[in-house]
Amino acid sequence: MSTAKNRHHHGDLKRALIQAGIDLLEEGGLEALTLRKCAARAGVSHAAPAHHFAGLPGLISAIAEEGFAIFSKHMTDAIKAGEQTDRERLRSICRGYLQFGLSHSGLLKVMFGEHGLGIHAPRNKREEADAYLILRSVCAPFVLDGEDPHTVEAQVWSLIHGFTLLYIGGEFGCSTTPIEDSPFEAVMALIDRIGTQTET
Amino acid sequence: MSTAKNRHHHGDLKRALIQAGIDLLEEGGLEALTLRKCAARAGVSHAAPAHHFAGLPGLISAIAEEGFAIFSKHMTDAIKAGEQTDRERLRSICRGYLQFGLSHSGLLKVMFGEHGLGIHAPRNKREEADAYLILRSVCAPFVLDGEDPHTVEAQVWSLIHGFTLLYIGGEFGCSTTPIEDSPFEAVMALIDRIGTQTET
DNA sequence: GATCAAATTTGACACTGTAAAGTTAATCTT
DNA sequence: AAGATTAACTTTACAGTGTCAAATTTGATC
Repeated sequence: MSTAKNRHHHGDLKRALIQAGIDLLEEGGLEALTLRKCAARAGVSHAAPAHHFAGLPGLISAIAEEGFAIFSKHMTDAIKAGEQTDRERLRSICRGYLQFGLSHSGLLKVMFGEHGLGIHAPRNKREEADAYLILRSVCAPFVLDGEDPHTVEAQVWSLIHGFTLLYIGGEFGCSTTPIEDSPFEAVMALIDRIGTQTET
Repeated sequence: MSTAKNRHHHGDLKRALIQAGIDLLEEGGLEALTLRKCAARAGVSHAAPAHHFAGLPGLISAIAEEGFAIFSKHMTDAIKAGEQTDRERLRSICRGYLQFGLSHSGLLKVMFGEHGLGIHAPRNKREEADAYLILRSVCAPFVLDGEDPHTVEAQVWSLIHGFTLLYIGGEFGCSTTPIEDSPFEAVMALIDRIGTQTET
């Protein structure tokens, strides 16, 4: 009696298909992601995936969900690294966001894409590592008195999400050497002003 | 002797194909955009587009280029509306950015997508209406002494681009009634702090 | 009017998603 | 334990897609 859920031929086909899909996605982008190729990589016939996902959109949704899990782990690690002040944690999460985008650009696009469900889709397991809750907790210390928490979240999220996508897309002069670049530092400088009093 | 470049059967097939592509894109998203459907809508055979574009990616690039032209006009109109202060112009361009995204979401995704070429691709005609130059000119008044102009541009662009994509994706509670909503106002409040002195 | 080149069509091929029917293997029932 | 049942997977088939090579049409040129 193994830990795998499926009993027949393949040990855990569903997971194997998701992993094959992620590999194809990161190797050749969304266009290379194909049900038949995933099936071939998993060693099953081309129609097998239909029994585990609702077509290609269904597989993409599952990949996106797995992507959010990886993303959440990435964020959690970025925050846990050493003792940090609230401000440092906010900076760390932004750096982690960009780094995730750089190393998993295909995954990030799928997560927020057409069939990606978005960040608020209910993930069955480990609610405490939910990506949105991480963002929320890191932003919380910078919510001013009487201010809506969503305000800070929207500011931080929009800034780092927009910068990451534009940076990945090469809009800031395609992938200049270090991350510590002027446009990123500009964004971080603005992040640093969030949660401070506006000058009169 | 007409103004059309093409001499044979169709008056201006290239433009007709691009327009058909934009229609398909906004009707059914990127998945509905197909060379054969574009050809059918333009009333030509399925292989005709190959003589005007480098395959589907080529058509998408052309659509993206047309999208940037529409985008630039949208921005220009937003700025020209009435006499505005520099600060009002900055707010207007951000509102225009979001409004364009709301009414042309498919086009916006293609413009910054895989085959979209991005905002810096050389557009042959009307350089003065280039989208990036518009952003640059609106941001210019808020560049502090000795500061890199790219700083302000990166801040403004990242903020409004990220917010627009997240808003379109329904991440802020899918399309709440008016644009003057709390998350958008939060972003605008941060925009209003750009170009002001940081408190000591 | 014959020639020529560009624009478009026709036909074909490989690849894709998808559905229906068939096959295998593990579980259940009695 | 033997047959029935069901889940996992395969096989087969079909419509739609991009793409290529070869006709074919069309407008212009000489």
